[in-house]
Amino acid sequence: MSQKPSLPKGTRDFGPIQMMRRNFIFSTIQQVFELYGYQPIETPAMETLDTLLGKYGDEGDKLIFKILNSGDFVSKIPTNLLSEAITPDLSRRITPEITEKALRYDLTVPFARFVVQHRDEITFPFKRYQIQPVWRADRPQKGRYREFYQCDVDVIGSDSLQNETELIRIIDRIFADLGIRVTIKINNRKILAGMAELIGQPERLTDLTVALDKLDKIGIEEVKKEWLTRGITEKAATELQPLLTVKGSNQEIINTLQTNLSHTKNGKAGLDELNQVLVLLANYPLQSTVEVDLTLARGLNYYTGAIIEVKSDDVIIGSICGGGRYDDLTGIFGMPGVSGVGVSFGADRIYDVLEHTEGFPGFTQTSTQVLFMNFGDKESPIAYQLAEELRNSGIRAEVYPDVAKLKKQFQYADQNHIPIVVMIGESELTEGKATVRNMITGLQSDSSIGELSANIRSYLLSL
RNA sequence: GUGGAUGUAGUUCAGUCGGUUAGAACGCUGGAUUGUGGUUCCAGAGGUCGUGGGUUCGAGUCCCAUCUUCCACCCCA
Repeated sequence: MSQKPSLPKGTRDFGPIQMMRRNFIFSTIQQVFELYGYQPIETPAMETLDTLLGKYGDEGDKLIFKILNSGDFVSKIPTNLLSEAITPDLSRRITPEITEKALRYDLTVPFARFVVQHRDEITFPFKRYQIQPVWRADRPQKGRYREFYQCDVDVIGSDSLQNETELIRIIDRIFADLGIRVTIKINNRKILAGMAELIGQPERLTDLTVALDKLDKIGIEEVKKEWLTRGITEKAATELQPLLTVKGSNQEIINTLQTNLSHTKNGKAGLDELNQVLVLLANYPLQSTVEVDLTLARGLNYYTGAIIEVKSDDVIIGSICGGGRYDDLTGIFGMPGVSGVGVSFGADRIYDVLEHTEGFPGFTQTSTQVLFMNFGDKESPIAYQLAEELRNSGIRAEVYPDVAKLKKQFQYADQNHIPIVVMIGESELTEGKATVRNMITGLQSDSSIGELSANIRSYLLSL
């Protein structure tokens, strides 16, 4: 081994234990999705660059992994570009010439593309789920990877606020099933638009929200400073401050906003929507806390209504689930007027949370239950035959593949937590019996070969 | 993308002021036990000190570059 192999930055291998744990997360999420009537789809790992560019803002575009064209792509670069001196933005300008595909950045935009392309095969409202990896050229950190799985649920083609309510119930049920305590934060983009309207700067909505999103982190004074640099007047900032620092119950926050914002068109609409979701939600007992959080802005610029984000109560990590309503996502692909709402679960961060809280169940039951020792060519055929017999009755069994020292075979059983070992050696063979060892207690007993299968079955039930 | 830390055996980590043969624990392999694991005892293997350059009589140790991981920004699942 002259050179140690390595992995690209921000990517990981998953061993057997990690995969059992990951599959536990995926199957829990998938089961709840299907319980609410969502249907699975998949899309390719790569999309054309045109599909992805411009959907996530300038910052997002930089984080898209682009795929180099095949063949002699350099010869296709226009000569006037090639002859230019190397300037800082040369690579940016030749990018469109050398790449036309990219790895998907999220599942929502490919879904929008899917809907537009398959509109004549889809019955609306369309409820789908999608569990696949996405890639971002971000700098890795804790809970931040360059390849990670998203688990998306969306319903597209329905304006009803019942969908928002249903998604929050799905979130609550999934985290209850996973045993994770969470707070579900909700807001509405229209309320934020109403604030921009209130201060007479509706065109500054993005500047308003980008800084506002950091409120709990940097405090109101720093937010106001950033607003100033982003072109929001000092007067406006002072006017907004009391609205954003309201403390109290969800209802108290909404009441305060109602007195201040209900005369703005967007503000009133947003408050009505938020209020109705909360009213609908009151019909169901929820395990999680649902909290109105006006600072919830989320960078993705396609949200138009509800904004949802989920945080772990026990582990400090970025959000583990997020989403919202986007009124016209398919519009950019030439299919206007279709409203969608959805959320995305971050499986890798959920894994990190469960690891911290030691919330994973034990997975010993998924491993082998019975191991047959291998004594040699004369003795092993009966072991293989009996193992197959056990498998036919649903018991996970295996035969040690090599004629190794018993010590080594026992170590294998021990390290793989196999609870029962069956030995059929020369002496057992002549007597027509098998020695059965309980690896937990160390006790051994004999069984006739004919009754072995039945004995092991009842034995396993007693463990 | 910006700034800061980090890297020594399979793993977690020692390694003094730059000095001769780089250590420990756990793990691994073999033996004590030729048909018995998890406990115990004994022995052994395993290192281009992330990589590449430089300073020096001499570099794991100092300098530069690069990569990895981690942290803070930016942004986000």
